[in-house]
Amino acid sequence: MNNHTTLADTPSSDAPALTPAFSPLYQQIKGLILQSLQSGEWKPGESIPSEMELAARFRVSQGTVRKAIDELASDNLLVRRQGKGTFVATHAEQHVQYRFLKLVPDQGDLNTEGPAQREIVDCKRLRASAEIARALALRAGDAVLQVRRVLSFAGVPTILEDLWLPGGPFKGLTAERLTAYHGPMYALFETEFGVRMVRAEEKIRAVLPDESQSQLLQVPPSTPLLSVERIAYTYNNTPMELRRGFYRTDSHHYHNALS
Amino acid sequence: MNNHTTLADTPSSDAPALTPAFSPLYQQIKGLILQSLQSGEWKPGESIPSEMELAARFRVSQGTVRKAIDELASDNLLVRRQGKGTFVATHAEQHVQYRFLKLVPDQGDLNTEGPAQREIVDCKRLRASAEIARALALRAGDAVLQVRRVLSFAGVPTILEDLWLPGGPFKGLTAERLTAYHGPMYALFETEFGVRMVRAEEKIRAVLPDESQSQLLQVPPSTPLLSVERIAYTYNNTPMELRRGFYRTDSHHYHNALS
DNA sequence: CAGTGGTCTAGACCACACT
DNA sequence: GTGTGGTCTAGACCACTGC
Repeated sequence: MNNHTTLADTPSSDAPALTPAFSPLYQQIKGLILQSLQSGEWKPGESIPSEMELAARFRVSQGTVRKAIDELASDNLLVRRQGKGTFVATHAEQHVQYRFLKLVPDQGDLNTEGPAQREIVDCKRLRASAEIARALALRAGDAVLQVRRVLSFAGVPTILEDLWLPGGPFKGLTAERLTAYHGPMYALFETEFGVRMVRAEEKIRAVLPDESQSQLLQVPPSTPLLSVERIAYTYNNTPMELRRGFYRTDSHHYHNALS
Repeated sequence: MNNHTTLADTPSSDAPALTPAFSPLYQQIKGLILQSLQSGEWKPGESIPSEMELAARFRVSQGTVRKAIDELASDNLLVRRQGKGTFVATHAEQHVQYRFLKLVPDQGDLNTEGPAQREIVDCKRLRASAEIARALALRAGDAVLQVRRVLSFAGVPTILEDLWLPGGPFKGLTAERLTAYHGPMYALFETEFGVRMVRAEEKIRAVLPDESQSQLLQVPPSTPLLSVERIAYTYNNTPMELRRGFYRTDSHHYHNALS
């Protein structure tokens, strides 16, 4: 039962022996739970087995399962609810919608403004440029989906987004389905394509809009915009979306907490 | 020993009874440790007593102290080092310098570029405007220190910052001391004024520079800049600094990880 | 009431750093 | 070796949810 050293622990060989490769039990359990999440054994929004059940299944103590779940919860992959169970995190029906959108109104919050109006400007298939391919870990020339949309708050067009998705996982995505779906786009990706965005990285710059951008956002071409380039990842650090957002910041700002 | 309900637990009264005010033991321990940090019993960079010692001092088990320290570590107030001890976090001699600066070069990292060159452009005392006072939780007219400085990377002026500090805690801060000190500004605040910045919030916008800004950053007035307004807090959520940064993003970007 | 996650304890042992 | 944090266990009890 104290078998801390499962696989991957080669005590001595002619390997460089740089990484001792010691991995605590709870990390291994974490990996096993992750596999189950990835394989779809438990779907977004559903509850996973209780700590006791998992402890029995993996032949470890409840405390070890607990620590594994703790980490997955702090990674926002699971959500604990006392008295009810532990649930697979989802972008849908999450009390905090728009988990990855950090643009907020200067006064009030997103709820004050009511829901955003969304308009799909464009949605087409094309072949990945070298740049897009690199970002999505594809080969240049692979099929990708390109979407352009505008988000408006209180009737004011505020966000213009271009996004690129790998053609394979998102086969069948059309402008119609995007338009028909009400709710966060990442929720649609979950339910319709089984793609769960788990984390993302953003690179932010200040830019001036080109002609089409200034038209769609209804601002003069001299209006500086926030350029937000995001790469969103599923499990295994697999990039699944490249998104270039252009935010008007005349009555909104990008909010970030540092600690 | 099982006295979970210390103070603040009024089981029944004519109070609204909205918050049951149940606070687990480890939270109370966390509060006690926080008090010791705040009072300066353990100074930045020093080690705090071992878990066993703290457990004895507070009359709880090691596991309870452990959980309290865990939270303080994940809040970046403490740093654990296996085999050595637990240390009070500091902005100085931290392997990651510039903990709150999220501007990074498009290629490489801050180490590639070497250290930033710093120039204090201005440093003067004045009376707080209503706006500054509100941000720093002061009264309008209270004494504040205003500093303007420029950071250059590889000889290129990249960051222009205006910052405002409450006059009381920072009595004695001068341009000379700022210039003489080598290391992060927040490290100087720690060692010279006993002010430890613990967290911060930033509001980011895209703006065009005014004349003085474009001159100091050596860019044409039509160059969009990232405007980063930061309020930094010490313990108890006390704001201790308002900082308005203007970042050139032609060869750098603001990096943010979402999860 | 039973079932879930949440807290607390006590003890054993492991990995790491210093001496 | 000694002392530190890190892991793992087993068991008891508390708080919350829903039947």
